[in-house]
Amino acid sequence: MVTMADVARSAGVSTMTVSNVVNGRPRVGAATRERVLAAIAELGYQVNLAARHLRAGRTGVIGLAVPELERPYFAQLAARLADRFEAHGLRIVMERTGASREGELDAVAFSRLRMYDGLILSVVDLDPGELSRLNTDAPVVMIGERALPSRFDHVMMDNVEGARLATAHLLSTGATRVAMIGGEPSGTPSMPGLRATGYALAHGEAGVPVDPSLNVRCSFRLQDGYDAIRSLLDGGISFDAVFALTDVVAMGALRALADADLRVPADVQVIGFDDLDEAAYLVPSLSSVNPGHEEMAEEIISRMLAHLGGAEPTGPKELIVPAHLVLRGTTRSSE
Amino acid sequence: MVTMADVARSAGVSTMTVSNVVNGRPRVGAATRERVLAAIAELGYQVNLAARHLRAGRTGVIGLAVPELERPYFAQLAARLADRFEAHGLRIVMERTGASREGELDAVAFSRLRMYDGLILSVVDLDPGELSRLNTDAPVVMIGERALPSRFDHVMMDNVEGARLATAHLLSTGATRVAMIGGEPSGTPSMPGLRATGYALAHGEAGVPVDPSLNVRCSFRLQDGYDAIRSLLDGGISFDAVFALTDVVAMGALRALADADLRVPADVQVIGFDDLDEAAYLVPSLSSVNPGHEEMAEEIISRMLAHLGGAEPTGPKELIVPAHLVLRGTTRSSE
DNA sequence: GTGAAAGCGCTAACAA
DNA sequence: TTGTTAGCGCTTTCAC
Repeated sequence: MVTMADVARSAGVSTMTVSNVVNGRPRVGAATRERVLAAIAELGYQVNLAARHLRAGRTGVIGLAVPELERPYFAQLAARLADRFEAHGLRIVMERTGASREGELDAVAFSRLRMYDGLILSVVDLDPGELSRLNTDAPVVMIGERALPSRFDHVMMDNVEGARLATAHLLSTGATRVAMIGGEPSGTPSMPGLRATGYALAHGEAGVPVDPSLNVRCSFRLQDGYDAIRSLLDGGISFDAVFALTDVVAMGALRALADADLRVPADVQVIGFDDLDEAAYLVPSLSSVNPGHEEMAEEIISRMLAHLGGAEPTGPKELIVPAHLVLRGTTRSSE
Repeated sequence: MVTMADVARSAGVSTMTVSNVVNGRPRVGAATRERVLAAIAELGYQVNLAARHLRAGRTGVIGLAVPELERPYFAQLAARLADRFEAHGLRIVMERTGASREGELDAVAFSRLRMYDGLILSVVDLDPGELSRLNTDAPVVMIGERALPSRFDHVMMDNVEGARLATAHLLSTGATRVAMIGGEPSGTPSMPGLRATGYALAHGEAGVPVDPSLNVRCSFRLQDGYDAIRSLLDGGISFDAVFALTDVVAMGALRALADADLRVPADVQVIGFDDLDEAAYLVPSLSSVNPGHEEMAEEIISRMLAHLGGAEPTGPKELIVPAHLVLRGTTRSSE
């Protein structure tokens, strides 16, 4: 391993001068700089970030901890964040929590231990009590769906309103029995609970009673969406619209509907949540709730940058970004 | 920040004893261990990984550097790897290279600088010369499509054969004009070049001449696939099948075909490459080339573990995992 | 079974 | 403009 000391020896200067050159600090003579750079190139020297971190406490790396690496929503969020952070000289790295308490705690612990200047944490399973007990001084911006009182900044999507908009659209276009895929009992303090609340709200406004048998609880993979529709069909539960809690689940549902020779949107309307890139390209294209992708990214970045700059971010600690409906081919039009 | 010294002081022992407790080393008295653990809990101490790394050179973290975070192929690969590495007590973190030379070089540099015990690098743009000049002693396993002589282990998919199988199937089921989306001139040393080679090979075997106007060069996002089909249609170039270089591009193509009222597979067959999870759920479901996901993951893991264990992996440095066809609804059947 | 000393590679603060 | 000193928090080595 080539160290600064090796470079310094080879160039006939002190390690401090090498450090100054490497970090682009001003007060280095042009000739000295040349010699140092030559030595660096010759020896193939590379900074040891672990040492730099230990000493200087900075790494230029922001962690993004998400429930699962393969969920398109997070992959697409990561891409948006990466672009923006790069403009500020920061790299973003992604790791998974497994949507578990331990994984999420680990992520926060690691943000101090590890090489992150800051952490963006998608919280699914951690509860407020444990959060506040975490004594980390690292900048943390939480994202995700659930209101979670804590001392950390939190950028949220508007799950209730998004779900309400989606369900209301279905009910206003002739649907009377809207199946929900992936919901939990309304009121549960989690993403599925919040979206179920919006679903119930829309029913209340439309004067349509909520039928609990129309909710199929499940996880959020493609197969889960498929299985959910199958179980409704097999159970003889009739429905004329589907509110899928995520676009991925909606994709699974669309496949199951096709297999059952049900036409979308003529027989069954479908609407998802997340507005993934893929939604617009499905056949028929998937109506969905856009949770405010761009605004969320901007808010996350600006809060994180403020923390890194040593300032408290301006604006509320908890921010709910507005959601809006994107109507496409899987739903019928309003009039 | 709470350090080992703080814990040691509080427990009335030396830092060394704290270190021994934290790392589960054997020779610590039971009573001492209890006192130390109590102090750790009380103070909320957490190991500083930067310091540990600097001193011990291990982090328990494997880096996965991919061209773009939002490409489903890599997200799904990451998920497969994460599961397996976890069983060995290793975390995986994902970062992007931007598919650029600099980004890829950076990733390798960082693997030593940074907190990775090993790096899995998806190489797109880096050339062999630069690779061999990299003097890193960190374990690197390269993945990706392109044969790239170097001293690093390299697990590849069989691009040529996969593309040949896909194209051959189209030609054997009545297609005579197979459009290619995303190809480069056959022979170019890159993934698109290799897949184009397989495409040409199949044409040769079937005695069908390759028409260069059927290849639309493009990038690999959904919109690119859409635009490619549109440009063929607008250019009046007839085709009765599409070989899309990736499933994502195929999805874009399917949408464009639907917009043009072309039926799949009756008017136009479509086959993709990657066999993403989504492929089976599209309507119609997408035929694709499975590049050997499971076997690739196994090979990557076993090579990396061997490196970490200080051994040279057994087996060839360059391994090409066999690909196979997965026929679904966007292609016609053979007979 | 426990502790003292040394040092991993780097940089902040100051001295020359 | 350049160099010296000290030390970040931990673990290796070796003495007790």
